[in-house]
Amino acid sequence: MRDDATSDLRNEVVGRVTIRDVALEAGVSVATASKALNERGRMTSETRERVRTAARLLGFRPNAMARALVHQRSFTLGLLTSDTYGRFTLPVAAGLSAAMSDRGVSVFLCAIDDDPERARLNLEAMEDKRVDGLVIAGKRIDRTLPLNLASARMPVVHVVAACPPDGVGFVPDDEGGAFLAVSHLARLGRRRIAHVTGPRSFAAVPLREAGWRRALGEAGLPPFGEALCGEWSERFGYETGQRLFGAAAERPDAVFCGNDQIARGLIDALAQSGLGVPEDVAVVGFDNWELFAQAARPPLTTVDMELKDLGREAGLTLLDMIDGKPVEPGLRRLPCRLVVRRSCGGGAP
Amino acid sequence: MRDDATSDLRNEVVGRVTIRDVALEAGVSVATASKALNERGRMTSETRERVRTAARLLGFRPNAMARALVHQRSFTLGLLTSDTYGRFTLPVAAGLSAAMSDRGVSVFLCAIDDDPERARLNLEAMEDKRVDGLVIAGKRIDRTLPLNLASARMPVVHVVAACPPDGVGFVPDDEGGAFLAVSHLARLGRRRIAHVTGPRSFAAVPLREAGWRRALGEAGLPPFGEALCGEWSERFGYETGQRLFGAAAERPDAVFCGNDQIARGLIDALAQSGLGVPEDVAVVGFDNWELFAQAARPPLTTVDMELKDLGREAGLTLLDMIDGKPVEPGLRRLPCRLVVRRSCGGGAP
DNA sequence: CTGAAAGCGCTTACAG
DNA sequence: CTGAAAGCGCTTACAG
Repeated sequence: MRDDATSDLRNEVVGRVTIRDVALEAGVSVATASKALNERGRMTSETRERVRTAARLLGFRPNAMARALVHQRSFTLGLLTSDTYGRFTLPVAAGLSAAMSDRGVSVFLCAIDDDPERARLNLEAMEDKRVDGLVIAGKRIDRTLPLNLASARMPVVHVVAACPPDGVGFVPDDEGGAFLAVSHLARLGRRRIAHVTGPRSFAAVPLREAGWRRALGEAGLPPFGEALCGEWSERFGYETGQRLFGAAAERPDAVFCGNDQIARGLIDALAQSGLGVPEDVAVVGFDNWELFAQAARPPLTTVDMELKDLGREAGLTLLDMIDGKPVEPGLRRLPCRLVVRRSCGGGAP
Repeated sequence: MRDDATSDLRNEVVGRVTIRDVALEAGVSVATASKALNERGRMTSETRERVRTAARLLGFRPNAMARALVHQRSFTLGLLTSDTYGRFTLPVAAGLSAAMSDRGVSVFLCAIDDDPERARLNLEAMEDKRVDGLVIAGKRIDRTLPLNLASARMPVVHVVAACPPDGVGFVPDDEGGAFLAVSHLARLGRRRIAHVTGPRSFAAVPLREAGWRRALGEAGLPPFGEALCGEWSERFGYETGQRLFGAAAERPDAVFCGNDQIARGLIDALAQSGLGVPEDVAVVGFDNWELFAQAARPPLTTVDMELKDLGREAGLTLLDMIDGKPVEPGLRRLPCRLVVRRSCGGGAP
């Protein structure tokens, strides 16, 4: 029992050191301690040093909530996301979290599974916690979350989600990414470049198609047929591969796929048809979903949407808005990056 | 400019309603307003109702940081995770976040990429923000994060990560999950059940192997050779499949794979060898990583680690610890669930 | 240069 | 039943 009492006491004393303790230890007032620690106001460097030493000695860490109360700024953000599967959100969240923690701001994760009730609950929690701003992250550039932001009295940015006309949004440049991929294929000498992609109901689909067409146009090549739209699945890639290369008619010598799963399925179909990748057909994907792209045989050249960058940029812009800096409303389309692997030849690693 | 002034003013007035505003509106003191809103103390129901009405009218939301200051409790948790890829962490985080938000607690996401410096930074941020507790989430049950928790003056739980002997940890029951899978195969009449799995350096590997052996023992079956350890990759599954079924020697009639990627590769090898799944060989995976398991042909029976449950249970236990309830130290192995699909036959969906 | 006072928004004994 | 006062931990004018 003696032990218990002692450790309780110790917790009491050393557990939560306040600025009062520091002031006491340094023999100054709380006000002076505060100023010394925050490098404001003038004072003897001797006093300042004495306070610093006391703070270090006691392991003082200022209570962020108390500061927030006086500064009317919590250095805290809310991330509301509908993507529980996490394929898109996690890189966004990681990029955001890393960039923010470097600036002393922390981010609350709110997983709302497309559930309006949960969304409302979390939004209220964020308001109660007085976050300085909100980032709304989805998994499609053309869908809003089931969230009523109208009442939100704080800056908001959208990432990989639909964004109101007067809002600030960040999405990957799908058209540009597709252009990169297809230009690369053309540069490698491919002439009959097909496009196999997801459902047209996704806004990304016509955008990637447009990039495909523009790259072909600039290379002086005709599109190889129409874009073949289906599902975002390996199965659709596989079946389309069979159709595309099973027929005796003219075959593509390259396929730009709307995502990595389709590319993966298509490669499987090519293997079954005895066609070599990249010798006979070059294949490029979209997403750079590592475990798909790396596991493909051969490893897949694909477009990376740079989701971490998206998260970071969104966060930095949100910080600007919070600081009252002027920020243009509108959608930012951030550049994608082509990751060259072996599936398109050209001496790739 | 008039507009600007007006809206500024409005922001000032309506933007941040405080309990003072509510009290004023209701014609009572701040203390009474507080008690009315928190259902404490006795007072005329008329007064209470008046305060409530005022609060509703003004859209009052109490400032959680101010309350935290007086209650010495922030209703806030920190989630420190090293798994930026997110395959394991995101379900854990989603389960945690959902369970916590139902109880009014919010969770800070801290992505530390196995970077000790970033880890320290985030840990300090969590201390400064006075979170009530910490959940440490990794991607392997046998690895700690590069984190010095010794100085952390708050309750901590570990999820899918190594846990100090006196700590509280949550991991999936790998042995039990393997047992489920292999028992299922045995019940289906399979007699020669092999095990192809990842590197022995992962603690999960011997555990899953033990489950395989126990299930075989209970079914009165001998193990089919030794467990074949390699990598967690499709390629290893593919190559091992070729070796296992290429030889003319006795072949397994079922394979329990250490993860879904291995299973996927193995199924590909079987297809190439002209062997049918599940007719000739039943295959079971581990992870229930939807996009691998569903895309397999046929869809893969596999073990789900119930990571969301893990996140929820860890959070609830952490809440208990925060509330000072007695919590046994030690590792909890939470049950896995067998997800039956077509790859093992037996009339599965 | 240093400190007393007021205040950020809320709650909780304690008087009245 | 209701309110004045003190306090949670910090900061910021403002005096001295």
